Amino acid sequence: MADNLFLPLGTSRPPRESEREVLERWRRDRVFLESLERTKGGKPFVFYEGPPTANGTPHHGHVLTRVVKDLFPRYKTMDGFHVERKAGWDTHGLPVETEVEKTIGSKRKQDIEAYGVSRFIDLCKESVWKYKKEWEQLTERIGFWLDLENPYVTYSREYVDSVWWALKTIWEKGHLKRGYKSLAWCPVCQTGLSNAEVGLGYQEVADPAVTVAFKLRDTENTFVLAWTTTPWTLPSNVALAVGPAIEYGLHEAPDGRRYWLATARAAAYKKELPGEPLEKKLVKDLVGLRYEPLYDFHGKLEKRAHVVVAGDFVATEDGTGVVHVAPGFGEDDYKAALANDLAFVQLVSPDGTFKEGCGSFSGKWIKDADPEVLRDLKERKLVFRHEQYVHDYPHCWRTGTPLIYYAREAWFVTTTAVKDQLVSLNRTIAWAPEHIGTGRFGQFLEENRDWNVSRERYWATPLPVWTCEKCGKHRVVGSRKELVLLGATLSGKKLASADEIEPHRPHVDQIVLACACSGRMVRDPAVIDCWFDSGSMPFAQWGYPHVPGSVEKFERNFPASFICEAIDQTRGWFYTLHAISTLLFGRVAYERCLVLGHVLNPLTKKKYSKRDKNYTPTDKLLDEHGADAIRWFFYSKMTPGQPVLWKDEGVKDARRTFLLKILNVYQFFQEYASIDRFDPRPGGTPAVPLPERPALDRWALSSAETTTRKVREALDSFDFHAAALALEDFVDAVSNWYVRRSRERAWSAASPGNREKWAFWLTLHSVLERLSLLLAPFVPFLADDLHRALLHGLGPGGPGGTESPDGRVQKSVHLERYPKPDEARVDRGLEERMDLARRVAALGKRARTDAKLKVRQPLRLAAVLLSSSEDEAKLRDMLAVVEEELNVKAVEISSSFDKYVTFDVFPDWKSVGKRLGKRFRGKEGQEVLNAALRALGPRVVAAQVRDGKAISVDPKDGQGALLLEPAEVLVRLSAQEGRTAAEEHGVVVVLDTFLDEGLRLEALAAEVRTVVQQLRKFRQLPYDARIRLSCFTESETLGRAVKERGEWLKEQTLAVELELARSPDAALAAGVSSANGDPRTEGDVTYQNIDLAEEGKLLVVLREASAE
RNA sequence: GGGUCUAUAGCUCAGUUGGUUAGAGCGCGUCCCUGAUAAGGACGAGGCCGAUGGUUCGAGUCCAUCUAGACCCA
Repeated sequence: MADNLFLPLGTSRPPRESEREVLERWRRDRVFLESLERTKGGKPFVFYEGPPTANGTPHHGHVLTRVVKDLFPRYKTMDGFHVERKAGWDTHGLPVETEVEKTIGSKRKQDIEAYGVSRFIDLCKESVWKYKKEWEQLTERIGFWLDLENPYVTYSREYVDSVWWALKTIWEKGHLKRGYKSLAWCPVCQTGLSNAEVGLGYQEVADPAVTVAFKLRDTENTFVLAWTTTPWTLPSNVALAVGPAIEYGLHEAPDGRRYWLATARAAAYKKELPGEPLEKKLVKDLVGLRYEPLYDFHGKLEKRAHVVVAGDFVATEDGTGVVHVAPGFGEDDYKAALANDLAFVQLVSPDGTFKEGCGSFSGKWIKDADPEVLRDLKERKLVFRHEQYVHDYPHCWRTGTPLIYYAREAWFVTTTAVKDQLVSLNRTIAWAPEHIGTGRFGQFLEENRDWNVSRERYWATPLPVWTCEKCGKHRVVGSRKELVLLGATLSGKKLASADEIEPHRPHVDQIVLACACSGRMVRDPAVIDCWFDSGSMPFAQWGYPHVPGSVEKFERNFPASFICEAIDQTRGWFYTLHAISTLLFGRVAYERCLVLGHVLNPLTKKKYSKRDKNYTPTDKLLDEHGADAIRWFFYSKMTPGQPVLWKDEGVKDARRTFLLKILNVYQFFQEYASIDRFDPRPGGTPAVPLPERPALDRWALSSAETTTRKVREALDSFDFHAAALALEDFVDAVSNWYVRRSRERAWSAASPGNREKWAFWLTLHSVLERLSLLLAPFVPFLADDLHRALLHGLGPGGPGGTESPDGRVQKSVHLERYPKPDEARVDRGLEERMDLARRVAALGKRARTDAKLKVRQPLRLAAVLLSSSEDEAKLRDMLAVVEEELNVKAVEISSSFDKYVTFDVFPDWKSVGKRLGKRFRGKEGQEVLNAALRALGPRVVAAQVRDGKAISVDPKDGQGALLLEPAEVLVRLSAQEGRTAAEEHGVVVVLDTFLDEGLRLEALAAEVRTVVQQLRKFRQLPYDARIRLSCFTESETLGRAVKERGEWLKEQTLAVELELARSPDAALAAGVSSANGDPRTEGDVTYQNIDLAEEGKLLVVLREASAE
């Protein structure tokens, strides 16, 4: 028989060490690859990895997403699915540029141009790999199995080709359009700023606030008042907007001029317009009125202009309730122009100066032009009021320049055209939590706007649009190869192969195509929104459709069965995947989306983010806690979609209360089962068939099956939290009930006939094996260790491995099959009975505490009173368990100890309410029936309920008596005042506290046993070492206890000899005379002289039996 | 300003289709156990279930409004 059938697993080793060993095993045995190999024939379960950018270090939040992303692929793999997990890197975009700009000291686009776009691009390309190692390390150490060897990289040529193909396809479907986009624009940098950047630069400034009078055309002497803080936009005005639900009044000024403004704003202009309005009008009467333009620099306009329109963005918080509309600048303005088919006028250049042809304003910086515009309008008596307006206004965070809102030409994907399809496809996606799909995401789709996919930047996928300088025709190119086929030239030289093309700026900017009109086609300098890249990954990760084999790969891996990211991706990746997939394929990109909340910093209660660099590096976190503890912390503490506070304490708890508990149970098994040379193999130690095992074992096995079912059900509905809670319950039951209740068996004699002992080891072994399998996707390191420790020592022919594909033990738990519940082993009734027994035991202990009777003192009787006969039947089978747990000689189910118990009876409103609720309204009404029932005498009613008789009650409310069915009455028992009974939810436990001499002696003997055990431990004896004992006491009672319980004591302490000596010296027999208090060892003798339970002193002397 | 979510014990969170006495873990206190022992167990204190109004015989649970927080968007 092998010595090490079961490998020891230390509980005190830092987890990073044991986890490193597991990682090494995985690497050595290529376990991940093998798990993929072995499931090749299985049904695919498609997972998409949302690509991170590796230009910043990962933080707590990335740990969370990686941990949850890993769980389901592992589970599905063990369930026989084939789960490819291709890593990906998001490499493009402004954040990358911004990081590089910091290193080269660039503050604006001109700086980049001066530095050299080509060099800049090279730096970007490098920068995205800056923290690749950190990300890969995190991925590996947290146990996230991901194919890092073959990742997709969004800047790769193949990837760009795919993105180009996508955009070209969208163009061919007519969904790529040119239009204007109003941006927060820095005239110095000549670039648009993201919202985040805008948020960085608010400053308080004083701007002119001017109320301008616009003269109506067809009415004498009548004006419309509009308010603006940007006078420089006035020359570009094309309309005035009024609000649809706003009332307007016509006021006459003292000078006889008449002005329209919102009645809600009239009070603000009391000074100039003191009187009541001459007339009031609603919007529909104003819309369509024409007015005279302030300026005519724009020349003749093709479209409508200088007309009153309606716009729902008009408010009456300030100004006049009329908004000056300049579509060349503001977002609302541009929308109003689109909606009303207005002309587009933009008399300012991107550098913030007036264009040529604007009279004296030409070439002027807009802010310098403000006073001149005002002076000019004032001279023409068109300024109604001029004030200073102090407000927070966004400034460029790099240059400090005030930002302007400025409409730029841009490319749009017209997602609004497929809105209905976006919405209806979304309804087929299974969201967790559900409300994201209908709420945050669904709402976003409902309010869908066209997607501006162009960016006037450098480091991103170049926009594959070439435009003819002569005829203005656009051509969208679908790949590098297509450029070659189209006869593209670079510096006048014809391109011969796609390999010559580096699909990034500035290289592609040099590529020229010939137009059919004989003109020269040059590339639109814009690049593509990097979100379009990541949203293209379902096909672009394979280089679809250009790379050979990519079509098959894509078709096999589309759509995703499952994706998972944090909630901020709702309008990011979740949206772009959905939009692109809908546009290209008319299908969803993912069937199920698990949305995680953010990890919040416990101090600030704000989410960790890359920008806030104050977080602990993830490798430090992993060193400190270990991956399993962090994983379990998230699974057990996080609800999907909800934020979770990171707590170091919480992670430590996860380790202590869950992982260490499991290891402790295993350690217990390992130590004692090894002593017994337990061997579960055929021909090993005696096997006990399941039906012959004690109820406790059958209960443990049944619970294992029930837990398996719960965990599977939870995982199948992607509810990792519920799965984790079920596992916590199970581990608690195994550790704090099953093992504890079985300890006596564990150290009973290991004789072949001791079937209870062998049944225990067999059961515990298989329960632990099952646990290792259930835990594998959750805490892959501990599960792997546990599985290995339990089974690998048994050799390939060993038992276990029941879940294995080939019936043999696998080299890693992750190559096993995920267990399916074996309903044949489930004994629902037994589980219910055990639940009840546990509750009764807890109550009995409470009664003991109240009576100050420690558990070591055996008692004669515990009586249990239950309020239902079903419960009585249940408990009847569990009396032995309760007896042992409570250390009582007998447990009696009784219904006749009235002196301990009082009854109370209630109508069961859950059933009665539906029938009689209307008759007994409100709390008072219910109380009427409660009182009437109680008045019959709780004891009588309880007896009737017990006998199944209906109860006649007269509530005396004038509506006569009524009958309550027994099922409609609840009987509640409570313990009467007293120290020996305890009650909870209708269960009462009463203890007989009378102690006869036998019971007292037993308790004393138990004390002696404890002393001996402590001595054994003090001497650090092996668990199975035999000893010889010698005792001396002057107490007659103690002496009797030792004598009468001698055999029991010897058995309990593994003593081959127990002598009650006549004198201390005789007991010691080594000449040691003074022995007091603490244990001591002298030579081969260990002894202690101790006060025992107020009975006097006892000297216990221990020698090793083998020492002779 | 709009949207989504959240609010239950000192802390972190459960709470099934509305039903009588709202639970767990941690922390705190008391005690037990002492061959899983640098573990383990029991008990206790601690709650107007964010506020107000409504629906209902009955609301932690459903509805409305409000307050506070998180996140997304403007």
